[in-house]
Amino acid sequence: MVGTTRTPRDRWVEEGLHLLADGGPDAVRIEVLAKRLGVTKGGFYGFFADRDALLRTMLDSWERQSVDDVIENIETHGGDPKAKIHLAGVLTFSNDHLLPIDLAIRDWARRDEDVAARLRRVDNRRMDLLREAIGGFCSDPDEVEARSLIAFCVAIGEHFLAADHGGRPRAEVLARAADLILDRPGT
Amino acid sequence: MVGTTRTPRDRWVEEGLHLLADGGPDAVRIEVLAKRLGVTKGGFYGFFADRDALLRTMLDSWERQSVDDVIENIETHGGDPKAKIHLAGVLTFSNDHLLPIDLAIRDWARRDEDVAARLRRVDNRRMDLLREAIGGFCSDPDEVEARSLIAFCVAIGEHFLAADHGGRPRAEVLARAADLILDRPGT
DNA sequence: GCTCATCTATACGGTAGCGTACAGAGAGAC
DNA sequence: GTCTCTCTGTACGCTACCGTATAGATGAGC
Repeated sequence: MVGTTRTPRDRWVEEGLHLLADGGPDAVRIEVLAKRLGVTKGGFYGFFADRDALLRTMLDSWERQSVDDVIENIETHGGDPKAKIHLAGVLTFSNDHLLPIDLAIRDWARRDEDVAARLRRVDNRRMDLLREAIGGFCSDPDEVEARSLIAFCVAIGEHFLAADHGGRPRAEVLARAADLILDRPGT
Repeated sequence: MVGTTRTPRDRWVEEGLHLLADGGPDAVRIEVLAKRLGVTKGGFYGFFADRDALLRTMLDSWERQSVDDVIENIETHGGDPKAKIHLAGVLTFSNDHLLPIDLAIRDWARRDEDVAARLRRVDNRRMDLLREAIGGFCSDPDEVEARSLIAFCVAIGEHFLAADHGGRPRAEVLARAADLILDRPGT
């Protein structure tokens, strides 16, 4: 190949996701990005038509990382239903890299229809995992749906909640909550 | 009094909260605000030192509306525990005015320590309501805490979730979820 | 060491927004 | 009708950022 890519396209995307995680979509500024990468914005417009094209590419990258990669990982490492839920949770909601991006995109989706559509695709695939796992110990499909929704809402909502728990660590309360949702025998 | 206030301080705050709800804190622009109010920014700096002062005042206003007003309302209209939870939920999370502001502030709190502190105050008072209500039918304090957390997370998380439910309307799944969290007898 | 595609720095014009300054309009009070 | 205080419009300098243009640096391949 001719001419080594000194600041390849992926670096812009990667660092863009970092800015998104830290400050939301409005914080993804091309000149800020360039400064972080130690260059000027000169090369940017060789890869992307404009700022919007970068944002779209960032969303593509996030979608791939947070669905395909995670699901592939789970299918490979298998395990019983509860272990799968736990693994999926760890891979996405305990991932220091993906989690803040995920949360930023959730807020973004509230005001951008295209982002909302992508989030719907991602969430539907995650809900499929939950349904499958919870269906393993609960036979009423309506209850499976309700428990799946609860589990997902807790996994996300936890990060948008600032309350304390009377001295208990949050992790402890969450563990108890997981027992209530995932352990009780269904109908 | 001399000189009627044509665009009083409160109008700036109110419209600012509107912009916050629609586009997050970055969307609260003084000149945009002025245009919405049908004036120029001339008068703004008579009420506020700068944009930051407006944001702080907006948060004050939100805090008052979403805690004091709501709690006062609940204390007045009383009812049994489940009715109280429902009322509190309706007053905050089904309020077309307050809900989008609430959600925007939750995202904002992730990156601003001052906002996070305010949100903690608000959420702690809401959790108190939940604990009190759930404590009415569940005696184990750890389980009360877990159920309260779940209820709160669902109330919030629901709005950050894009998944479908296999043809069921979201409201239906939520109703079933509420039954699971708020009806099961505790230990 | 030459070639050439690729990346980089620089410079430009344009827009949006901040905060300041100041002159003037409007409506009560009298 | 006059006074006075409050709000309003306008203009200014400043910064941040966008997207474009272009000349130059760089390194792989030969």
